Amino acid sequence: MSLAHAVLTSLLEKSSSGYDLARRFDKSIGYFWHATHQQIYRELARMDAAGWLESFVPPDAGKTRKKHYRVLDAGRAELARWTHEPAEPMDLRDTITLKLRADAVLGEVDLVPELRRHLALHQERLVKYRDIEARDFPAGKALTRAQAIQHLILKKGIRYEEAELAWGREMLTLLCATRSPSR
Amino acid sequence: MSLAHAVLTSLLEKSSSGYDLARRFDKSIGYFWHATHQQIYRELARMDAAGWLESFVPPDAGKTRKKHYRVLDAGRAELARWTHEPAEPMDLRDTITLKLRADAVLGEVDLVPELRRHLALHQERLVKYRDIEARDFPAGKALTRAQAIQHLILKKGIRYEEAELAWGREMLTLLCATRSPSR
DNA sequence: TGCTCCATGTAACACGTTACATGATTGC
DNA sequence: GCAATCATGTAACGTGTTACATGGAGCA
Repeated sequence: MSLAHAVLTSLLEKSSSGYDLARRFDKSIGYFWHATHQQIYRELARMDAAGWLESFVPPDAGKTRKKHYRVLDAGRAELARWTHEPAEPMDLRDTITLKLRADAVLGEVDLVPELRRHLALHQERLVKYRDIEARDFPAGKALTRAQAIQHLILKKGIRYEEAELAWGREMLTLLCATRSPSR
Repeated sequence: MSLAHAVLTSLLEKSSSGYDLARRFDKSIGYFWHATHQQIYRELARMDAAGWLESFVPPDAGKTRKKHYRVLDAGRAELARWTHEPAEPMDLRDTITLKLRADAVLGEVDLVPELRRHLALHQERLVKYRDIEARDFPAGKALTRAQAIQHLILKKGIRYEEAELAWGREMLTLLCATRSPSR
């Protein structure tokens, strides 16, 4: 049960509606922790019932069904409690790596196009992360403790994408160099 | 649906029993793609029913219930088909990163012990990967195409663990430097 | 005798995904 | 008027997790 804690964290960073949360989980936050809008609505309903947060109709709602959520003390307490729970490091579950293992064992199945697609996607993400970094953490700016942590988290994402790109290019070189001549 | 393909790949690498598979998914392979024995038995039963693999009682079974699995042509075909299906790159879903975001937004909750635990676990994995590398890919050894791919996959794991350690140490330094004096 | 490991499974439940539904607002 | 976007949800299904069950083999 960690989606709840991801939602709590995200709401504490910026209290908002389920819809807005869902959109954030589909882009910026979503690169670190993905969730669909159905999961988020379900989780919000549960946490509302549990008294971890409260919902209210925001002043700018007009005639829409828009609901706004705010974390309550019980929610903060639960989040703090959870941070001290020991957790296992995640497994990678990387599809492209699994496909390459399949290629190795099946004999050449031509993963070059799929690998290129992945490189392009990682390149795209890297650009986005660097844009966020340039915007939120310009060089020389003094940072609070919280901002310093957030910057280091973003840097983790940047380095991860850089590593993926470097590794993917090496793998691409290997695949092309050992390509059977018939193709 | 990718656990099926992970199992197929693993069985092609070495055809074996459900139990042995489960143990492999709990250690070496498991670092890249984790699964419990219940998942594996369920998946094996499904694939058996689908005609992707066959089960038989191995000669060394004795009086045990041991079953051995071998991938059939239909299974190979399915695996090859799947490798060409476009797939999204995985999201990280990294618990320690989420906890650090929670720390940033809640104010200091003291994640130093949990972070140290993670560093120790990543260090342990790194040692294991390097041992496997030294054993299976000694320097200067000529490699087949399949072995070269497998080596590069292992290197990905090694670099990932190295990056996790380096990042974790930076974060630890930051947390300690900004620790409130009361603690 | 009792303990651990081998070996396979069932059942219940939690979590994630896909498809569908509803209705209001905004922009062309 | 129509399409896209805002905004929230239900339902069905598939995958992953946890708990429990069964029974043989090896060993102290």
